[in-house]
Amino acid sequence: MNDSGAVSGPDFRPLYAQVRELIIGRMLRGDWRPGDILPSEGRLAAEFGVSQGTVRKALDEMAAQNLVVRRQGLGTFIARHSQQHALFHFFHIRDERGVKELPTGRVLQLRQRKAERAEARRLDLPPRSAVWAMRRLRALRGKPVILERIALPAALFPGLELPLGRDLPDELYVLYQQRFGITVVRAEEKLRAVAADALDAKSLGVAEGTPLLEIDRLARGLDGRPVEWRLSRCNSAHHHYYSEIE
Amino acid sequence: MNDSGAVSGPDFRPLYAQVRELIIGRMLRGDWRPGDILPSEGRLAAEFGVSQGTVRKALDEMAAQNLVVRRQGLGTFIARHSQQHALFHFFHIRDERGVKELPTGRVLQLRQRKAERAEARRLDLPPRSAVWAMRRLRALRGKPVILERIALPAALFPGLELPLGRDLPDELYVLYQQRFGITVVRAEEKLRAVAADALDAKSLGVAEGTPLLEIDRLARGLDGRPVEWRLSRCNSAHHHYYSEIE
DNA sequence: CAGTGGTCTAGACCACTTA
DNA sequence: AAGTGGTCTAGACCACTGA
Repeated sequence: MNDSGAVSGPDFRPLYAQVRELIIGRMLRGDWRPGDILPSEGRLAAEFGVSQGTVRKALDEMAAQNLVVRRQGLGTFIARHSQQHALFHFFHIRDERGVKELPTGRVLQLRQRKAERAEARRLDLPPRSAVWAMRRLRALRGKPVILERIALPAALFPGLELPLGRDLPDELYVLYQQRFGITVVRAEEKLRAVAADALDAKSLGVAEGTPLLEIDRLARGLDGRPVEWRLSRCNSAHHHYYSEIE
Repeated sequence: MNDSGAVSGPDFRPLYAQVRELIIGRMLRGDWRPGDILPSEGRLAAEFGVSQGTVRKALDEMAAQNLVVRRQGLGTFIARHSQQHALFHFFHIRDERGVKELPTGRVLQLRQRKAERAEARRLDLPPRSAVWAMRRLRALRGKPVILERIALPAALFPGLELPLGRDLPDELYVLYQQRFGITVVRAEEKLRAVAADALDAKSLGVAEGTPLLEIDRLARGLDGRPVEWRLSRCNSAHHHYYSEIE
């Protein structure tokens, strides 16, 4: 592997891409867990039999994807979803002035049942697999703004329990990671405008028919497999969804 | 500049960041225009008095931001908004199956007038500066789906003319670049759900009060200054806004 | 102080493109 | 064949961190 020509061998992927996969493989196996410090670049290079520059390129890429965090003078760490980070990254609702507020979440319902057809399809599960179905109401400045319907593959979240009916400054993704070892690394969202139905209206305190912003999010784990399907309906009267294009 | 210690001098920015700025400066001055090929890494390195690796790091960053396009065996080029690229990058509306369709645009109105207060504020212009005000209707598969209100600083678009009333597969950003040398490099979007007003309803062929997806976009040029403010109202009955979070 | 990542350099071979 | 970016290596000095 020291000879750069070896890259043209049976495996055509660049060395740094292979290094990256080796590291992710260890994360998936649980050898390295969120918050752990990695061996230094030099040690990793020696272990994998490549140069330090190659390890560096792999780690730089992973840092750009928020998989690891690098700190000069300290080391490289497996990224951990903090309240702050998860919020910054996955919560895109802001108020009129563009300020992000800390949302609270109140779980209204949580039960295990067989997946509906749409749920099985979106989560890439066999028909009628077991799923957790959750309903949650999120508030900003104490006012209910978002009603969420969440579906989770039950197999990934054994024994899931959550306190019902209390407003908590919870980020579910922190919980997924800490209690079940599942790290959400990316998500796809589809946004629509819809009219509030009776349940939306009651939960959010608006009139039936009020335009709401619907966010359909599929979240994926380290291995790219679906981890959560979340359908949110937001009262966008005093908030909006913020997105940057670069 | 050859001595790496020089970086600790009066200018604390890394060399590759300085190289990046030198290159962007030349793009802003018009020395290098969209589509132009840059000198090779080696030549740039010699010219700037740094190593090839440092130029490479600067160019790699710029490629990641779509400012340049690198092609192995060919060279590095100043990025050009093609119809395809602008669409892929800045048009986020998709149909129910997640497929992106080619939209057409019909300019309903285009005139120059004094900026309204909100326009001046968003575009960072002095009050009552001259702006172009445009109204445009965009269709997908021949059906009107998006009504846009667009404001442009008149100073940046002298003599702007557009054919009125015809459906054209136009990307305005391609036009901005080709006719006015203005390259849109990033944009900030705020999304809300709103009820269709009388004009929306008539233009989009929906009932008044129908929930519409409103997209408030501020586009910025190479130098980071606002270039366009666009307020779009979309019928999201058969389409959605797609966004990826990584 | 020793160890870490951050930056910079120099030089090698490779794959790809055009001519 | 010549020139380009893509990958990989080796080694240097820097700034930052914690003990």
